[in-house]
Amino acid sequence: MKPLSNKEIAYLLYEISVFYTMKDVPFKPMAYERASDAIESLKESVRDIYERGGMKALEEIDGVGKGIAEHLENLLKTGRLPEYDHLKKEFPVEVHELSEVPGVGAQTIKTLWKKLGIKNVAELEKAAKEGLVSKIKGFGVKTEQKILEGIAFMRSSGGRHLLGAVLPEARALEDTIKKFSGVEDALVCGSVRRRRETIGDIDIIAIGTDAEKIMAQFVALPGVAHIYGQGATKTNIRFGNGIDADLRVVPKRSFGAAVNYFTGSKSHNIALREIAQEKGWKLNEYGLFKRQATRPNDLSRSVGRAGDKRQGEGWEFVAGKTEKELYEKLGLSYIEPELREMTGEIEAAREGKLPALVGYHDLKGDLQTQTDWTDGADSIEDMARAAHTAGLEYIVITDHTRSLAMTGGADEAKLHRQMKEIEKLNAKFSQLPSPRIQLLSGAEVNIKKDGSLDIDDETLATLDCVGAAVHSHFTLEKKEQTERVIRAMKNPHVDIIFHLTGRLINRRKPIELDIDEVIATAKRTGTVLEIDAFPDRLDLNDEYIRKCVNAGVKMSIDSDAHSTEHFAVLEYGIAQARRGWATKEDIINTLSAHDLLTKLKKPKELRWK
DNA sequence: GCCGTTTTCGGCCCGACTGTTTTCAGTCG
Repeated sequence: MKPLSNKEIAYLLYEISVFYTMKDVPFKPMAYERASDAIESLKESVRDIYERGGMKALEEIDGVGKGIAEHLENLLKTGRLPEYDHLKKEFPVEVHELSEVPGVGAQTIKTLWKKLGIKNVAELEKAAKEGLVSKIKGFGVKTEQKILEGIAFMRSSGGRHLLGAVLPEARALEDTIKKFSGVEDALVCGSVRRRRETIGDIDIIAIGTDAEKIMAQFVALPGVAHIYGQGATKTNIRFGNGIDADLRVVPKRSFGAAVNYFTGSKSHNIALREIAQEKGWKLNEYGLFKRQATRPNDLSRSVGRAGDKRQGEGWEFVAGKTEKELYEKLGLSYIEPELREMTGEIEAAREGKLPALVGYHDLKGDLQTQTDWTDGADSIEDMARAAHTAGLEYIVITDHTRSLAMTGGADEAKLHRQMKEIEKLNAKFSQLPSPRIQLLSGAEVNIKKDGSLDIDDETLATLDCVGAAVHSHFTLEKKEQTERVIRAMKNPHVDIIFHLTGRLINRRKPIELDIDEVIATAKRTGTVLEIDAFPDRLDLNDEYIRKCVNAGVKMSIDSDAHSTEHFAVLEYGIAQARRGWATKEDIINTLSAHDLLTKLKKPKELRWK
């Protein structure tokens, strides 16, 4: 039996939470949901945690106490969760797919089950089309229509978009909104601002005085395909390209609080609110508030339709204009958006131990680029010029090697010819005022099934910088795959392992590796692990980067450029490195060409001491 | 069910929007 992943375990707990909501059991749903969230964001597998420290270690997981720890133990030992089975028997409904329909939550699922016996989306769609849903008390024609639209939308998009696809759109949208009449400032928040690998939707906060006028301009944008909701301060739309966007308008003094709230992550926000609460304060998207001395009770919960509430009645505004002052008032140092994932950033901020993250302008070189010598689109010279325009001082030319026949991979002779060409170009550039760019020779050497390389050591020794990568046999068993990669790392001429796991986000799974053993070998041999910045690779992921940082293993951030436009993707690699808590010192291509070459001339195992 | 600088009881993040119904429940982020 395949062991359950954290995601699957988290999902079971989430379903239990929904079941208890359906049963109207108080507080248990929240407890299960919190445990579910915590487990989903764990970096270590529940199984490993249990094997490492038993029940005690399980109970140390946020939101997991004695009860849920026992469930987990049961699940790990028997593969079953009696409480879940029991609840599922009572409500034999597909919570997973039903709750993915926008607008359908626990209470709706319960009502649909009780009144119409609906168990899944197909039955819901049928019932809605027959007009049965609108006949239920509390439901109407609009709700029924919304459910049908929700099902259609769910099918049309599904899944998350790559950061690389969304970020340019988000920036363009931000610029457009900044130019709206009545808008003073705007900022993209949400998972885009945290630079997650994949993005659900675009969240934008704007400061403005006439919110309704701003919303009217927003929904009138070209490309708007659907309006989910339009209110006085919050509007939610979908563009024709399948990307959803939320716009929220707030007063100027609340900009920082709103930006913080809508940047997330959700669990980070909850932690901040709890810190505020501990101090007897209140944190929401309008600011940080403390109770007014003369008004002991919270009067802000006045009745009336949403939007009529008078914010802050009985509460005194403490902070909210900037995020920095919010964190400061809460006794924390400022936390960069890329770190707000509840992986220890709150504790580090409290103790002033947050890392100085590698900056978006810190890269001086790019150690993986392909040219028209193999499967790249442009010449070495054009790539050099483009790299210079992108602000780089040097690039390594790393065309594919011979086993990759489909790319016209280079053999030893071709590599030697290319080295001559690089020399010639360097001589030419040194005569010109521009571009000031240095070319280094290299290769993306293929790691064969047994871990040997497809270029001889003599040739590798003459190259400035050698990367090796897996391009085949992606499905080897973990042990064999790990040994294969480790053998390549032990080659004294292999400076870097490119895109270690070979994953393609949403398309190809990562190869199976014992990551701790790989990282330990990288440390011992002085092999650098690359963060491939291409949007569908982002390989290493943030978790592995953090492991490298902690182990003192050096990394590079490379574009994997196959054309002159691709140097722009370096930004995504830097974002990924920041999400993995990497500093400038962890990334070797923040060094100058001279310093890097000096390092590369030393024996591998002594280089990074 | 979880949790503790009000720690073994008694709380549990917070607000906007929609639909449906006259004061609120449900969903979402």
